Amino acid sequence: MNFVRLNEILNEHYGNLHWWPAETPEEVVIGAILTQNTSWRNVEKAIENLKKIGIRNLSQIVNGDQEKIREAIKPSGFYNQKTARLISVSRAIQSAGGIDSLRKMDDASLSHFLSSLKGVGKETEESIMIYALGRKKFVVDKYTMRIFSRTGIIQSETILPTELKNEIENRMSLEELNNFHGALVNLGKDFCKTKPVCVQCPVRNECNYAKDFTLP
DNA sequence: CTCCAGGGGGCCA
DNA sequence: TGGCCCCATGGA
Repeated sequence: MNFVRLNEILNEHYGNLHWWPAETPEEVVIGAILTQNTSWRNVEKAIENLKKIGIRNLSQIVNGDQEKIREAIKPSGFYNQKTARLISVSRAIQSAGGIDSLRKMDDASLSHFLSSLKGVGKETEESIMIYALGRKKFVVDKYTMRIFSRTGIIQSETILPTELKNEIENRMSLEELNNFHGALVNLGKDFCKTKPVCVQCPVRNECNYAKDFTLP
């Protein structure tokens, strides 16, 4: 199994996803922070609550009432940390000239800027880069590592070789990268859970783990 | 009741 | 660097 074949199977099963459910690039930034180790269902509630108090972009977070924000995002969990992260990240982006200024940065500068922010780790950074700013990035999350490891694309569930990540980003178009990550998340939610549901998984016939799992 | 979710930071060896 | 703990709500 390799990533090209996995992508083919996912495309057949899920089609084109037009991924990251957000209305605006700034909402992607907000969602990327809120979804840290949190189910998207709970993030949706938090975003809805924010909208109810009139907050749907970064300047509204910077100028908003901190206590109201804290209450609004409670459903997404870790709300004390996330309130602080939302505000400091939003403030930093505004100080840098807003999201339109980020758009003008080259990939290296943008990556350097984002990764310097507290509360923005590798996955959050990459999510913002591709889904808010259209950069060719392969977002690596827990599902990616689990699926790559179980299918046999990588050996260790904690190490994704830099060479492989570069190859994926070089070989796939922006649209393909966008869709690939979305499909991986969906596969992770639907089948490749902590407790996997291999019997109906679209990858089962070519997955090392499913073979082991279903053998008598 | 237990387990887990589209992580990240701090700390320590 | 790599492992461990903490953060917290809500669904299965």
